[in-house]
Amino acid sequence: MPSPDEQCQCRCIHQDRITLAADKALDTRENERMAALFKAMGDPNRLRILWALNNQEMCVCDLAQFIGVTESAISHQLRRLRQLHLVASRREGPVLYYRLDDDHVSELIRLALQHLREDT
Amino acid sequence: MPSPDEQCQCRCIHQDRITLAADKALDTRENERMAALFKAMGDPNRLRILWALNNQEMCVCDLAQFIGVTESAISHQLRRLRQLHLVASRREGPVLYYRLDDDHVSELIRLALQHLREDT
DNA sequence: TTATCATTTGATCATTTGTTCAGATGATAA
DNA sequence: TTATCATCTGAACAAATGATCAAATGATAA
Repeated sequence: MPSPDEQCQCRCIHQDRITLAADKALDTRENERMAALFKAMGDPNRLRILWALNNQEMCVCDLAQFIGVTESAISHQLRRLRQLHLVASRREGPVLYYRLDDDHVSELIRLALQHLREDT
Repeated sequence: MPSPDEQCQCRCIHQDRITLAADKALDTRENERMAALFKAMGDPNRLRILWALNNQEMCVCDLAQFIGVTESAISHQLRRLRQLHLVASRREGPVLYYRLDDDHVSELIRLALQHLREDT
């Protein structure tokens, strides 16, 4: 029996639920990778890029003109999206054509749109 | 025929693609709401919360203990998730029990996990 | 080689973000 | 009423973010 000094100071109510949550939790690494994925899609300009690439391949110049920011900004964003396997590129001479990397991206966008349009 | 001074200064290559992208683009409002949705899921701690609530209802105290931050921090995060209809709450006396608001959330997480585990 | 175009890189900076703290609010029971 | 617990709110601040600029890289053609 723990003395009063050693007792947990927290006010938490349901120790069993906390334990269950901890048991079923994603491991830190996977949790952070998933957060990075969602965060990458959570910027208005990056989302515009992904939405546009869902229809057609586009190069950095095109995207810069479309979004209304510098080509440098687009390049920075594309690097991030590439590292997360959200987009892939194909070179044709000096031009890099970007496209979505796989179907998950458009699926995620489709689901999110459903969520937005259904409630409220 | 425009004089050299009046010509477009941009280096963009495919005006047709830029036009198509602009035509099919989401309107600003919807684009920003979707970005806000993904951004909300793009923080490691908020994602832990959502993942935990996918299994069971939990109150603010529980989540604070589980995540390892103050109850205030959890409350701030839950407010944001509530505003986006990602979580909903149920009062039982002084305690608020939080749960996922609808199935889209767990679907989004499931898809993201698939993406992470498939490539690389 | 040189010149040009498309893209990338690194530095910089204003803005945004997530947390904590202190105090307020709201419900319950004595 | 008063006391207590669970939650919320707003201010403050360090850390992360997204954009721009300037310069570097890489491919192509003269």
